[in-house]
Amino acid sequence: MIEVSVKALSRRPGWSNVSTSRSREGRRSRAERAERGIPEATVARLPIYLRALAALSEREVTTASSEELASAAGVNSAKLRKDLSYLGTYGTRGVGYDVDYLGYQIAREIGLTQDWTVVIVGIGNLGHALANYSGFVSRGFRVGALFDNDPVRVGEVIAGVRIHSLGDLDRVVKREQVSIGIVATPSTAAQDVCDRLVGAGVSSILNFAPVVLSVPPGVDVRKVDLSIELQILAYHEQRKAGIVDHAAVATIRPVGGRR
Amino acid sequence: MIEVSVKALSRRPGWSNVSTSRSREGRRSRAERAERGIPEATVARLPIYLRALAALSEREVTTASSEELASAAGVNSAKLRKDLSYLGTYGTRGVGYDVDYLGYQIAREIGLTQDWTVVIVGIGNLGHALANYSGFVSRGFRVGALFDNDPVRVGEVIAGVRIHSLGDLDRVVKREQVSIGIVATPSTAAQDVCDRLVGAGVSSILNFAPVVLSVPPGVDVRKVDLSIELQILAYHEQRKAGIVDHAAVATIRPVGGRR
DNA sequence: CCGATTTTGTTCTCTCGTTCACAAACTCTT
DNA sequence: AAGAGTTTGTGAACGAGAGAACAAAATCGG
Repeated sequence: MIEVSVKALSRRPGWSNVSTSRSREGRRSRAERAERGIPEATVARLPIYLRALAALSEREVTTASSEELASAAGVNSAKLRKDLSYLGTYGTRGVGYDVDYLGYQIAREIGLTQDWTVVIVGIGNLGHALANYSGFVSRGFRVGALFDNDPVRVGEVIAGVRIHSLGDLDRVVKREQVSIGIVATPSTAAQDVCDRLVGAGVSSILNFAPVVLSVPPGVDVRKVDLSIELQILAYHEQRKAGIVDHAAVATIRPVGGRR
Repeated sequence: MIEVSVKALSRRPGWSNVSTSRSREGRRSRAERAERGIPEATVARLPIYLRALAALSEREVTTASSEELASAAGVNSAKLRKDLSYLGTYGTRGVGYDVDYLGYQIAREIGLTQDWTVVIVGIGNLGHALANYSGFVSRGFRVGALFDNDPVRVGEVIAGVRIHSLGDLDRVVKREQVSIGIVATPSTAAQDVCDRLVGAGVSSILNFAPVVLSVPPGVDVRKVDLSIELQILAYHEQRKAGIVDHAAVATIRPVGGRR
């Protein structure tokens, strides 16, 4: 599916040219670009590029063009080149990008060259699945501790990590230098857990509970909501199906839906 | 946290005014707007509004202003009003929105007034969690069937739904009129599973596997990638921490990361 | 060393999304 | 009935992101 030019594969490019072109400096230095910050849309795509690069690296591909990379990542090549240009000039004109070098640069930009300790709060079905998810560990995220309300589960060990009681949260988070918290509790408990996490010093939260968390400024929250994703699909599915059923307006169903 | 005016609560607004203002018609009719389609960014927020409305309805709040709704949904009120204006004019100036009425209109627009049957493929930790997720059922999504590769698991029943073998996929999907498929397999199997789903007539896919799925035109894919969410948080966390460690560039780690 | 070829980095344009600000429409009070 | 007070719906300004297109920089073959 992904075509890699034979020329590129048969050659081991040095980086000297890249280095010189960097030392010559374009209009803005890499440091200056970083200061301005990378556009949010680009940040969201960098992990995808990283994954594509890792896949290529595993196949022992050493060089890839923007076209090849873009197709592997599912974006168009102009967008990919522009995204990468925010990080610096890591490609070589007429050649392409060195897979490992570019991969390292992206990893460093995202902050994956250091380790991050995360905690997961709420070890229900989802929390359990998250604790076992190998994708975290493989990207430099260490699960430092698990927390649950239920006294029966406290002490249990999942994927080598012990479940603590919520009362221990503050102490453990501070001891383990946790910076990212994952909330996988029922929605009723989510805000309280969030407050505890923030109180203990966590400044980034990944929220799986279907509620809007309010946090003080300086704290980042990202939300993953399975039900919302399905609803978005349903909207498009309905449009594909064609005509809207206007007659159905007569049968009103309460907002709460079925509980 | 959410203030609801006493005036609004003590009154039961009729919709006659809304109806008249709708029958008078603005520049574009509701049907014309729908034809043009609702902006993608707005579609993504409608389920959030719906959730906020459901919460208000449960507290027996009958009317809410754009300000109140917006704060419950975590957006600003101008954006909320503009979003709602794409659906039609369902509010009353000087009063606000009738909670149940607006809720129904949004639900209808998204397509939640009809039932959707989904199937989940890959019953590992995550698939198991998804099968048990009550958020689906409460919003009109019915889990029609589960599928897994592992012969040992076939026949097992989770949350009242039986696990089928992958060989049955085509038959069951066609029989149950499934329109949405959830892929929760390891990444190696994802594309194959996706192809089978599409082949059986599924035209919307929610993908949890960390790969870029390629699908024929007309098929929608949405991706939920836990690792990517964490990486985005890590980027911002790093920026908050302040200075980039330029010295660390010396110690190069391969792209593939730890496996 | 030179011209042909490849491919990046960047500029320009266009589209999409957000926010502001205010007229229009409604309620309430007197 | 009229004026004061609310709150919506939307036009207009602004900003961010996507894509096309191309000059600049590298390689390659002779």
